[in-house]
Amino acid sequence: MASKPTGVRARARAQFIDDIKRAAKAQLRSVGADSLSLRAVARELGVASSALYRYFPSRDELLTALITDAYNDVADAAEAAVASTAGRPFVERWLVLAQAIRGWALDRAHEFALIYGSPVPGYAAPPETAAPVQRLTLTLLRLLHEGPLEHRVGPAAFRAPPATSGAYDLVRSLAEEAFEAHGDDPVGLTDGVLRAGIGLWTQLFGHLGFELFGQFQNVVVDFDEFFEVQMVEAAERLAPGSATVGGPG
Amino acid sequence: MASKPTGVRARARAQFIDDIKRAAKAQLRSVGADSLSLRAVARELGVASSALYRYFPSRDELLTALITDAYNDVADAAEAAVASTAGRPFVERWLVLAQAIRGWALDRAHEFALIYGSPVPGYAAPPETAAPVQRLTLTLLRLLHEGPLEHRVGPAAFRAPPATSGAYDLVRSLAEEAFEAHGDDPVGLTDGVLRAGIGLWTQLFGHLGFELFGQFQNVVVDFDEFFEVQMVEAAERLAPGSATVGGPG
DNA sequence: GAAAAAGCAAGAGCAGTGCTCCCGTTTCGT
DNA sequence: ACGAAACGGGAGCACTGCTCTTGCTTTTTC
Repeated sequence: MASKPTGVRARARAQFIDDIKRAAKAQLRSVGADSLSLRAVARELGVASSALYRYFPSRDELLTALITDAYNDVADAAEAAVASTAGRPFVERWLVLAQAIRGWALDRAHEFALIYGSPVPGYAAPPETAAPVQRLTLTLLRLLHEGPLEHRVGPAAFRAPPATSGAYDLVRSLAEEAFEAHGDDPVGLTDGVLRAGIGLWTQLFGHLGFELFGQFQNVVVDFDEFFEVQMVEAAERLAPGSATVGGPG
Repeated sequence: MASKPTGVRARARAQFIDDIKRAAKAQLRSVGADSLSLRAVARELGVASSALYRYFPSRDELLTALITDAYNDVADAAEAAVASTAGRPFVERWLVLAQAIRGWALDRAHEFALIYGSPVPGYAAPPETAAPVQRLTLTLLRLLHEGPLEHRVGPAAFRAPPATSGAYDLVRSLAEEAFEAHGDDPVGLTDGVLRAGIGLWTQLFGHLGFELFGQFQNVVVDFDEFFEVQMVEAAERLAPGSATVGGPG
């Protein structure tokens, strides 16, 4: 069962897997996901293409590894953004988080497309990506939990949810489970909070998709300012008056 | 210059172009965009692969034709939805529009991915798609124009925009131009309206992207209800009390 | 109406892809 | 030390987009 990686060969293997992923990411950045060629990666590494199949059973498996790495990267960026703004007003924290994710997306557009664009054909999201995805979701939920919830400044519909049957049951149980695993108190995780959080989330990634995939071409001039205005407006709907980043100051 | 399409051959050509697109769309639906094979289309049509190059100079040109068709399809669905709800409350109209677009997206996921997912590698959105894109944008703007604007029921920040420099200058001028071309009065097209409209739009397509590309897997159970709740909530932020579709009725 | 021009389909062929199999070699666990 | 497992290389299969040449048909021009 538990095979102990004894020495030289295991180390070399891990090193080579890293090299493959590094070369693949470089190629990803220059040509995109569906033009990513195993043979080109092999050439880059000065190795026969068949050799790569000792490390990744197929091209899709290699892509899966890149996807998992990408999820973890963006989750790192998001967690760092939230951690660096502890104690600040909610709208400001949200903006910093959104800008961190956008910065990551702009810097690595092809990796963003890999995980948030259309999945490659006949390719089902592998279950091993579930963990990093949950990291990202949890980052947002924790921000909501520490932010407008504490101050109870949102509109009434946000605090007191209407009857929405069981639409949010699953996401709430997931969130509560994750919160408790981290020792946090999941109190106040109402349907209203979840609705608002998912709304922010979908708007953020919808915006990024539009920006990165060209839907805002010929519509927007200053993408940075445009993004900031949209994100601040979205956040202020939840916590009006909490902060005014671009306002008179 | 103006070549008169003289009879038989021109008709046969148009017919064959339609056949190619039809076969390509069928293949698109079953295997996805980047696995769309010119040779397979040729086989399907019982013709040599080289023959297709008389009609489409490259695979990308064929994809461009499919993209343009897809844009027009979704614009048709959107316009029909808005037209069929004239006079109804804004939130209801928005929900019908959103559900029409979602219905189209679910029915033709690969075509949705083709235009709203990550663009195929090294492929820049061709300028001939600008017109159908504008049709869709205009449909939303006209709905906003006829809806919450008339009743002036939105929150104060929506009616009286704060100073947002020139972030929305370009989209506003585009919208005004399009409105006037249709004989509509572009009055009231404030930054607040544009902000809110783009927010709705990005949230809608962010939601659809998440749903179609698997981000909501293991998070949501009833996708229909979830979508409705999210969209109604988003719209009611602009026109509170305008309608309550899922509420006590 | 005949000749020239243009449109058309087919086939061979090129360079590239993912992937498999088999080969001889190297390293590992025992 | 020995058998087993892991390894890298090369050849090869089926596939892709695309080009070029060859012959045929339709259209245009004189």
